[in-house]
Amino acid sequence: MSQTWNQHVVKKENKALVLETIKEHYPISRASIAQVTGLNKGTVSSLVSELIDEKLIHESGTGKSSGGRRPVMLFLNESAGFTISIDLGVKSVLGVLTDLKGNIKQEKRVHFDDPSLEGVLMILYSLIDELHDKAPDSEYGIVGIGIGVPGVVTNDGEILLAPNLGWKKVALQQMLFEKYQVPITVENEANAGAYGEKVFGVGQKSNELVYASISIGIGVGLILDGKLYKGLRGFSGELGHMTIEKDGKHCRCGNQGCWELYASEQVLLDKAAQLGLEHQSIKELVSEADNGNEQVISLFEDLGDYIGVGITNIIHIFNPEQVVIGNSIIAASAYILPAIEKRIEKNTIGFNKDDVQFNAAKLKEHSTVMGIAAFNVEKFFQTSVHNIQLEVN
Amino acid sequence: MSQTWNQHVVKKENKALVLETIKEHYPISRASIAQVTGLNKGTVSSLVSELIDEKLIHESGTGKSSGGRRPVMLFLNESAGFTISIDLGVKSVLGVLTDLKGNIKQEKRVHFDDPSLEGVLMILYSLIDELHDKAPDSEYGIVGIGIGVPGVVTNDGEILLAPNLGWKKVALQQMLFEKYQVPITVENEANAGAYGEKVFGVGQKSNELVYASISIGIGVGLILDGKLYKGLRGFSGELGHMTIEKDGKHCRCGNQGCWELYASEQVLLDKAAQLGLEHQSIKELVSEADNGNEQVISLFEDLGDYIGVGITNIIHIFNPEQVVIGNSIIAASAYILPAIEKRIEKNTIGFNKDDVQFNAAKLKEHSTVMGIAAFNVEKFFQTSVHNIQLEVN
DNA sequence: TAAGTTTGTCTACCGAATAAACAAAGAATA
DNA sequence: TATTCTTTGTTTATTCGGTAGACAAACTTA
Repeated sequence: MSQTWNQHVVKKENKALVLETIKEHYPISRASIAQVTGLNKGTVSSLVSELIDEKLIHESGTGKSSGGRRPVMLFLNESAGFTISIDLGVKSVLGVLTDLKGNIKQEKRVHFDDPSLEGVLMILYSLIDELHDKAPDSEYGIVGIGIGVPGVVTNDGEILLAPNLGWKKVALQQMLFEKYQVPITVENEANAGAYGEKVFGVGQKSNELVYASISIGIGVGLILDGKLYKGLRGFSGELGHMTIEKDGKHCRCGNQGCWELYASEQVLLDKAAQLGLEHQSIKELVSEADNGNEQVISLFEDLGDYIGVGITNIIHIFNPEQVVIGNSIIAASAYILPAIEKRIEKNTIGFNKDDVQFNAAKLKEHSTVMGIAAFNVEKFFQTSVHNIQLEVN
Repeated sequence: MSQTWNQHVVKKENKALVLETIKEHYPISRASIAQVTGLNKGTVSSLVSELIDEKLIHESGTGKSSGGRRPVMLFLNESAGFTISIDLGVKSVLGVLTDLKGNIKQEKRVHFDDPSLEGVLMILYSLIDELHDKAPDSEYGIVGIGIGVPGVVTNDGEILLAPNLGWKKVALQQMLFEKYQVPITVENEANAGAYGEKVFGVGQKSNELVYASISIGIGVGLILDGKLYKGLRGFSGELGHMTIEKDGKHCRCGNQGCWELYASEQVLLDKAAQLGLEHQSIKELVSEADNGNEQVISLFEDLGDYIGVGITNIIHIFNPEQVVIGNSIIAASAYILPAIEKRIEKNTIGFNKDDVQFNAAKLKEHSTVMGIAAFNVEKFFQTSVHNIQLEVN
């Protein structure tokens, strides 16, 4: 059943609206907030004074007059709290400390060879502790810890399977909450990446955005109607296991002809090895291509073509405003993007093609970690406004 | 910018909530509504009396006592208005007159051979007029006219392309509004079918439902988060043109290896013709299979297998709660469903497979028309409550 | 210096939800 | 049958948040 509405809800929503307006437009005066939101000046004044009491915003100096009294400018108090946001990869962990605006205050990457749960947990804990210690003193302290994970994550933050780490059934969210007692987010890395590009990256103006994270495998994050879409249990976006060759190669997932068997970094590395370029990273292969190695350039083009087949499907399925490619593959953007675009141009239905933008991730290796930061910040502001509501009662 | 909240909005939302509760649970007393919604008894009484004044609901007799005063039962006034809802097919039009609960009061199917715009418009107009004339007298009269169309429809109800009718750029919504001056809905038939199954059919309990309309071509309607998902411009769900064979057959859409080139009714009919069974309808082929024609049974199984490939993709992409197969193909359910299920069972990833239900459309050839009826009714109740809100001001 | 403008606060008022009192109508029990 | 208890639905007083408009403060412009 839908919720009931009363004046408390009205106040909560309006307060969230004022806070949101300040977040988006600061520095901004009370008068401007009233104009932008449509709320009465008095209402804005009263809500603003509560937000100031709660240290979520602050006044700072006056703005320019436009023919009358000079406005008092309001600012988001972006240092009222900090988030610890982590991108757990297959070979390294990237951790950042951000403020409430998403500014990175500290950043650290730790490489590892042994992906065993015990070892990685040790690294995670010490990374979190280190970022925790480096956080400046603040009103609300660490407001959330979040991790993007290369695997299947349930809606309650349990990792069901992370194939490239060899993990199964790890209740990471619960473990972290018991240890740190702050709100925890555990999310699939592609979902987080999609949200990162939506909030901080190339998709800030798009409400319909599909983010394809292409690395060893392929995962896809869906922003539909401005929100992350997760499906019934959180397992949406398994487009890496979308069949693009009906009786194609057998995948370890049980399906045949999966997209990621033709269009992932792994394929590229395998094919390069066949050319005698063994144990090369994608960056080294890009150097090869830069040096004019036609065979490698051709590998990139083939890969781009296969990626384009999947992207074409995505455009047909979702009619998105934007398709974004992210993760390690973008190191080779210069070679694969033209091939992808060629395939899209040739194969996509005109109606769907006309409005879609195709881009590489703006945040590059920070897409996931910034998405996690966005989740953390969003959760904080939501519960923050909500709790104040409860105190009032 | 998000909307501002005040007491008028609160009242509107609560009134909608009360109406919705009556719609779902009638006959129901004021006291029960208060309990179900959490609203105060007095609030419910006041909102109910307004709804009675507006003839949207009515009292009718008393219910059983549970140890005290007998409750006055409230009913949705389902005859306060009627909808004209139409499914425009490639060879026939199905039109129904429904009340506000979705009960079919009149039904008529008109077959046609010439799909030219002029001819079909004539049929449409006379069908609408006939249903209009048969509508009983009521408070609100015809509250909406809607049409499901086998083609690409924009968010403003313009048909950009209906390949199997040979139509291009038909501003049908505008034309109908100018002629009838009531709210008009024009929607893709698969989208409408999805909504029909969601509201009246097999998907009433599912908020994440994918409906595959399989006929001459394939279209897909997406119910995500309980709502119809249409993408940026309304062109989502073109899964008929999802590549499942990378270098497969060329499609007239410009893409290659499209799902509908392997899994549609058209394919079945073509293959049957190669077996010497020319000019047979799908129902005749089912009879052949019933009579033990092994070749035809095998055709159905092959078709089911190909459909299953696409359904597997759908389950991986969306993690839906339910996948529903509809349109003319379900005449052959007995033969294709087992083959589809076999493919799903074999190829779908366990996490995604575990919770998904796979069904044939419950409403059969009425999925689309009932979806259109649901759109019509929903629009009426929305604008109804909203207008009353304006009058109060 | 005076008039006009913009900002932000304050006050009176309004409207909607709520709690509680109350009346109506029935059930249960002695 | 009379009394008490229950449930339903209405009415009344209260609370709370938003709004309009008055007002003072602070600035610009002429």
